Amino acid sequence: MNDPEDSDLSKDDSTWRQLTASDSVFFDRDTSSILSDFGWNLHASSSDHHHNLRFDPGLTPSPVTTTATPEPLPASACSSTVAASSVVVREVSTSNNPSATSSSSEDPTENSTAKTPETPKKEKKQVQKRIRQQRFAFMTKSDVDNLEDGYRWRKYGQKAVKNSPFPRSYYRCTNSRCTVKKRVERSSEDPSIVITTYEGQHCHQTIGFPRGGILSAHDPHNFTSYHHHLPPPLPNPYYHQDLIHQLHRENSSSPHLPSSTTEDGHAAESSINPSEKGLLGDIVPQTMRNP
DNA sequence: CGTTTTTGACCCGCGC
DNA sequence: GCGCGGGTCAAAAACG
Repeated sequence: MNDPEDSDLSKDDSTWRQLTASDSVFFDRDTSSILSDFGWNLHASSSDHHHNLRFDPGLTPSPVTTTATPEPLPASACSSTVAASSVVVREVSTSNNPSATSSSSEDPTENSTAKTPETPKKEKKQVQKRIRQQRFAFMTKSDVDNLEDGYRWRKYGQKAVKNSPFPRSYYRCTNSRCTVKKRVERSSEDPSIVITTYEGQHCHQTIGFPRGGILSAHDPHNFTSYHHHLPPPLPNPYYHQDLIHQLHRENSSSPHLPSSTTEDGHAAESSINPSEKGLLGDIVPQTMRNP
């Protein structure tokens, strides 16, 4: 009920599943792979943002994972601010198009779907149905609708959502080769919560710093963490995997998450050997650092 | 001037 | 078959 997504996802109740802590057993594997798969670089502009991760399982009995992940984006955020509990759900395959092979198939689809006055309906029919790619949603408590995630997005639509006073915005990755889309909407239940849904996988790396420094540059903490967690030369997946693992370790080892971390994001760090979990610790997975 | 946002119209899937 | 709601397109406006 209090779940803002319910309004939107409720209709997909069968596809969206709220994860529970009991499922955390999946965490190590799935969450990491989820993020890996997406190469997510999610990032909230504030360290005290709470993320509630979810996935649109669609067709898969998605593994459920519970984790603390205030900031999916910068590994730092995760390693240093493990406080908010989040839930992750993952959608594995495309839904209505069994033959859908990969993200690449979406482009043509969309193009063909585009209205072409000359295109006979027949042709349109031939076009495969809308392909739904992997979806990954998370809730963030934030004033800012558009959370910085390291990628550049172009807004291509906005729609009023039923049962919600807030409109839903549709974004597409500005990389012409990238078919990733995302939807952003505010929770009707709690306007302070932003629900972001990603669809598809990035076929490129992050752009590094967003132009204009959307990332609250006024906040030294954020700035630093963002800076050093964005893995410019690294494929996001790895870095996320690492951060997820870290999270899991912390999460599982201590039932009650370091409540002291959410606010300043320092506490967690203090518990980590700086020499071990320094910059590299946040960005590069241990395994990668050991040749 | 190139890029992004806005916004109304259109398309499509789904439930009734 | 029809209506509803979600998702996308594309022209125009706004922005840097």
